[in-house]
Amino acid sequence: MPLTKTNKEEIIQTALSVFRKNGYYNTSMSDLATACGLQKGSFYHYFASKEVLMGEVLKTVQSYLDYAVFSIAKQTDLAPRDRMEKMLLKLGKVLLSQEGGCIVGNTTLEVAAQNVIFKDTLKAIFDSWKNALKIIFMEKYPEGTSNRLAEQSVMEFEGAVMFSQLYQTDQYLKDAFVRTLSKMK
Amino acid sequence: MPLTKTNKEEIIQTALSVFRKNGYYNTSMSDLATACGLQKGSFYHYFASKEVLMGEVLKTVQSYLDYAVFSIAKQTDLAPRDRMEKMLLKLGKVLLSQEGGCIVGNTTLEVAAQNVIFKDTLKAIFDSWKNALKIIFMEKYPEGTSNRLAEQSVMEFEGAVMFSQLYQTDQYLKDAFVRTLSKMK
DNA sequence: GTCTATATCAAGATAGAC
DNA sequence: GTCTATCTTGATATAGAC
Repeated sequence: MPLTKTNKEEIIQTALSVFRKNGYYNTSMSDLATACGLQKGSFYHYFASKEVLMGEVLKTVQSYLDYAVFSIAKQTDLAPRDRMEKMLLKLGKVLLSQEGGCIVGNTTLEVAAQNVIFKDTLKAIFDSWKNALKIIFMEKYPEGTSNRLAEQSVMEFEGAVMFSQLYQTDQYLKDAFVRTLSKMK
Repeated sequence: MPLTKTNKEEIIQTALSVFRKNGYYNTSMSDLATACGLQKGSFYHYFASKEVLMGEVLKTVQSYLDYAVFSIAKQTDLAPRDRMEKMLLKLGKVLLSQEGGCIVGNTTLEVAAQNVIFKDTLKAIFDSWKNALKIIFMEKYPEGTSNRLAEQSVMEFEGAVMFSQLYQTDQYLKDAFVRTLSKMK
């Protein structure tokens, strides 16, 4: 039996998946502790509060997306269309292969509208997302057009994730990907 | 001083605006009672539980949208493009002129994904929404195309509402309306 | 129909033993 | 680092007086 059951990184990953599935307010510290195989009391050894934890979860999501997804937009060794496809496929894996849809969109609608705490991180994530798409679109379109196409794509994805959740099918999101990719044809 | 301070309809309207702004889980019965000018105890005279109340709120939203917005799609005295414009303007008033965005989308992401209770109503609302758009698109496009355009429009609206909320500007939603309307040009 | 008072429970959070 | 025990608060909900 090890002295240490878990660590911050592991907890953040577990918390991410619980928050994504159940939402912020509908997840209790007790839920999180259980999901991590800890007692509630032990949980506070790692995070001072639910708010602090969610803040770190969102920061982790931000780092991961920047590092593993949005960075693809700058891989100029790939043709623009291939870059777009690669990035969308990666994004799809992040958004599709897990229960609960998109933590960024979920949290935006649940918390950000009335609460300032997480707003900056959420905005920054969407800004990076938009910017990554814009970079690729600019290989084919002028800046203004690229910017609008990028914004449109992100909004379409979020709408599609919502529908995919509600109707329990990936089809809406897949279609949204195809539509975005077709703009690079 | 009147014996009766309020009534079910009034409470539903107030609850709608509180739920839209603060979300379902983040709204307490106490919040709702206060917003209605009632004591918590009095509130239960009208609704047995928060869940029942939210159910009725969503049903009311559904009725209102059917009656006041989606019905416009069938006003064949108007030219298709004018019908579309009229419907979108009305929808814009419903979605824009109030704090908290779209209660249908908010509730879908917050509650419907993990909870079956409100899912049927939310689905029915989105189905009617999609269908209203489809009816108008079919004046110009074949059925399959109309269906896809309608789905796309709804998803785009929801994405745009999310952005409008986060960035505190109506522009995203306005742009989405323009894009949809332009498909009827 | 509205009020005050209260029961019950779960949530966030802390203290201190091991 | 983890546990149990506990504090405090706020939430849902009910009872009964007016």
